[in-house]
Amino acid sequence: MAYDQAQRRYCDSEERRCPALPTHCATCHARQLSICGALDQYDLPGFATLSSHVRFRAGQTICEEGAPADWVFSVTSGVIGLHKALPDGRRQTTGFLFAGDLVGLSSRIVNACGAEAITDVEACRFARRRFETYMNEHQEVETRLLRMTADELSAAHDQMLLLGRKTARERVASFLLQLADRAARRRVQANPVLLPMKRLAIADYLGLTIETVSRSFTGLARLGVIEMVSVGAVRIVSMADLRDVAEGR
Amino acid sequence: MAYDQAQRRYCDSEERRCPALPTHCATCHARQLSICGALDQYDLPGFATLSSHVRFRAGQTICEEGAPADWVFSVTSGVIGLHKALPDGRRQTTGFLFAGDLVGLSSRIVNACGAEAITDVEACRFARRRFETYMNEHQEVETRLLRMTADELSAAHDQMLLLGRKTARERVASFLLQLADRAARRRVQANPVLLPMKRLAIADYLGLTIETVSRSFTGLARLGVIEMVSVGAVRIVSMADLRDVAEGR
DNA sequence: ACACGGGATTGATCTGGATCAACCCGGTCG
DNA sequence: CGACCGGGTTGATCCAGATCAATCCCGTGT
Repeated sequence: MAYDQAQRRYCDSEERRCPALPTHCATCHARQLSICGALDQYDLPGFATLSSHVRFRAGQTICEEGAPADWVFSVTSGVIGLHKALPDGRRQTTGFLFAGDLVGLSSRIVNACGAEAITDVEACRFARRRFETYMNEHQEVETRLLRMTADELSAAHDQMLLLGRKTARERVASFLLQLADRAARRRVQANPVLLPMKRLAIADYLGLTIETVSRSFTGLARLGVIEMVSVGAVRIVSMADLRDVAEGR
Repeated sequence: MAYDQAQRRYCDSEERRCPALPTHCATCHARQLSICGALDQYDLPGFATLSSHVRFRAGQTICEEGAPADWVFSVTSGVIGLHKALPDGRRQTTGFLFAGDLVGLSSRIVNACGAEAITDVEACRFARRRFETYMNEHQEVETRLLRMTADELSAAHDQMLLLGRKTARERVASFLLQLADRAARRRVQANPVLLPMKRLAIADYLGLTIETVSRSFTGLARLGVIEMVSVGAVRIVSMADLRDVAEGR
């Protein structure tokens, strides 16, 4: 049995030889965060060939609510906002997606939500059909997808509590904690918390208006639990106090 | 090869002989609605032995938010309410579950939501560990579970739009449509819509108070889009008009 | 340097739904 | 039968956050 120096393991057949990764996968730092993390070096290249690498500019529409759900996207950098709207234009952002997150978890035939690039975005795009076929053949991917979907559902339940019962100040406090938490889990700067989205996007996410979001920030700052470093960065002075505010204690 | 008259198919080995179903499965009218619908008559008995049949009285707690997520329940009759709460007692109902629905989709280690019997309830209870093991061995069940979870997530997104942006009247109208829709899909009476839950449970679900729910019902009735048959039954006069109200048109 | 413009903040007022309170209605028990 | 009790409805008032309006702040282009 031949030992493959590059792969640091024994290869017993031609089939186990590991094909080259597409460059965007080889250098992708979102890989461990995403669904690809379920694949080993042998399965990953096959999976990678299903996808193409795409970019969006901040503000660009990625897909429209109600349109045929032809694609699944895996975010590799930047931030995407998902949203639903009413005919008269009222709009609710249902979630922000970061590197490692998937666009299209809640969609089946048509997109449950519209998606928009909040910052410049890079992503992998999969044809949904082929994505689903691959899943049927690779249960470990389906298992991972189920876990991600269940986590999203759990987060959605938290958000319902926020939208249904929390005050404006509690909402903003909770939002900052969410962002800090995500940043920590993705091992990037968590304090000061970076706010990549504009006030309008935050307001749409929290079921508030920009004015109320703004007032809540200054309110929290006056309370002394945060400090506004800039419009796009907030220092959390006391995590515990902020948590208390978020939970209405 | 022997043709089995009872099963209407050829049986080529002892192994394919179909063991007897537990009585509660044999007579279960939720079977096609639920995860069991993914199993054929040969796999179902094996799955069924994982579960025990349980009952709850209206008002009983089924599981507590934050407690270890040891069980998964599949509702076979009655209505269950899921909810999350804040320390000061504010409460948000995240969903109502009917026959065929699963309790525990969003939970991993601890319960994401508490669950409470809204009416008398019958359900199948599975040890989560064994449930997950079974899933790993039966991909068709996992696929079905993924689909159910994705649908729940989609419904959760709708509910975020409702909680974040709709007026009280729109919320109640949307709620009635949800119930009518569910009833129709479960092939039970959809008009008049039956309301198995009290006003408080509706209020907790819609992010309102009982008083506002009550006023919204009377408001919709005065508009002429519904008629209150009784406290627990609402006749939808015009589906289209009610839909317009729900969407703010 | 200056004008411009898009976003954020702050202030003044308004309002939908919460809160507080009274009353109603139907079922149950003494 | 009447008292009681747990919902549900209706009415009066209040207030958190929306709305409308002014100002600020800062990056950009001339």
